[in-house]
Amino acid sequence: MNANALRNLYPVLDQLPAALRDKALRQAQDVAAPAGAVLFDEQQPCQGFPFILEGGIRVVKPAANGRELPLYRVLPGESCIITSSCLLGHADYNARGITEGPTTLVLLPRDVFDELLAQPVFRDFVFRLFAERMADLMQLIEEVAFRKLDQRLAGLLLGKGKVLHATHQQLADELGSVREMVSRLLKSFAEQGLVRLGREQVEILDPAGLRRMAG
Amino acid sequence: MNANALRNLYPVLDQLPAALRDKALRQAQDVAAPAGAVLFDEQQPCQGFPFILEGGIRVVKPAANGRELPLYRVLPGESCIITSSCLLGHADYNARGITEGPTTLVLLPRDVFDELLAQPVFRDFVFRLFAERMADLMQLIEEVAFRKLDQRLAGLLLGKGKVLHATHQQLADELGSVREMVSRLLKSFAEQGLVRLGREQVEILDPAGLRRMAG
DNA sequence: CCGCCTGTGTAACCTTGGTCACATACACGC
DNA sequence: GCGTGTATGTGACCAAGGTTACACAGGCGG
Repeated sequence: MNANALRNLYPVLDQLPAALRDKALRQAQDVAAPAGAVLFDEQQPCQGFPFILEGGIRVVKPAANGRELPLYRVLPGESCIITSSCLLGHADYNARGITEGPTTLVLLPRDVFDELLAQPVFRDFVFRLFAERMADLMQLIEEVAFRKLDQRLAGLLLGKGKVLHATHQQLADELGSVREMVSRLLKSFAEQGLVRLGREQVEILDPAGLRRMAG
Repeated sequence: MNANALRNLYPVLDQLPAALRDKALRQAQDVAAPAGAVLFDEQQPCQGFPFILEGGIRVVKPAANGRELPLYRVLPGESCIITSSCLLGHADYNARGITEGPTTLVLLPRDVFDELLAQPVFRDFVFRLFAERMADLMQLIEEVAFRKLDQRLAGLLLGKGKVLHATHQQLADELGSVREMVSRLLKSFAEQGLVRLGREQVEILDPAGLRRMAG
């Protein structure tokens, strides 16, 4: 059942010594959560390492005023850098993790995670994803610190296909901004001929122009 | 000479198998740089893993307009998370590293670094510091995304002793802001009785008040 | 004493982005 | 067709912070 899906999504598990892998899977815990569930939050201790089977986790940094800045997403087959960091450093979470749809995952307790880390192949798996996410975070820092909203929005629109189905509110959430700003900017994009707007839809007319605007 | 200082600052080296450690040290490269030297920069490939002996590295994210946002510092005995990340992920640098004073370091080539990583004790050393820095970066994201400048300045002034010797320009650089803003805010702090100002000097009068302002 | 450099004070102005308060507009069930 | 909710358009206003352009003060070498 789950074990097959798990090993398909995380082939690294098959490269572990069978005894160790089986032990780990025996101690792991199946978790199912509906959309929008808060899996972890700031100041909480870290329970274990998640292998995502279905759905995904949106990791955000909550602001005092209730807004949230998206940090990254964890999809099936990936790993959560903040969880890794907390497990490695024995520290509490410093962000919030929310399921993005009905989500199932296998939670590896921390001591088993530590044990698996002794295996070079598992270590490499964790670190590779760690390094990738780190690059994402650097990118994010650059964005929030230096980029203007129009540049960030242009970047967001790119690389999602020619037509994009989302409400302005959803786009604003991705940027940690508000609906009105996105509406305004999209309108100006449309006036520049970069996009064509429709209800819950943005059609990319001039990818090159958007890329130029994104900088 | 260097070897002794190195092993004092990085006791983890003494916990490695002697043969491996000696091999690593043989292949490592001594580097001395004056203050303000750019040790690495965005888009550059990562040469190796630095052990800092003296001085330090200020790691910053450069903006298009020439300003720089400080990410963190690397002092003797510590490690550079971005370098680790780049080495682990075989990616290029995405930040800039600048010496903060006359700096000497020992640079471990990447293949030797990979080899050392196989040792649990070295791995733990890297990861522990990795996790710490990660928390710093999360803190930084929170600051630049959500905190107002007065809160950030108040936070910066705290925990540096009762009197602080720095120019407004230096404080502004720490915040990734500009001198005028710092002057303005410090003036308002002084009017509120939180600090007393002098040339190249800020005296903390009301730490509790500053802490409250920092939020 | 003079000139000069560095650090600081300060006012006017601008851009960005967020807030508020609406007005439409469109879909969908009835 | 008719309400009703959701999505969008829009303008006025505001706060934060950056930019420009100075004035001024103090120290220091000549």
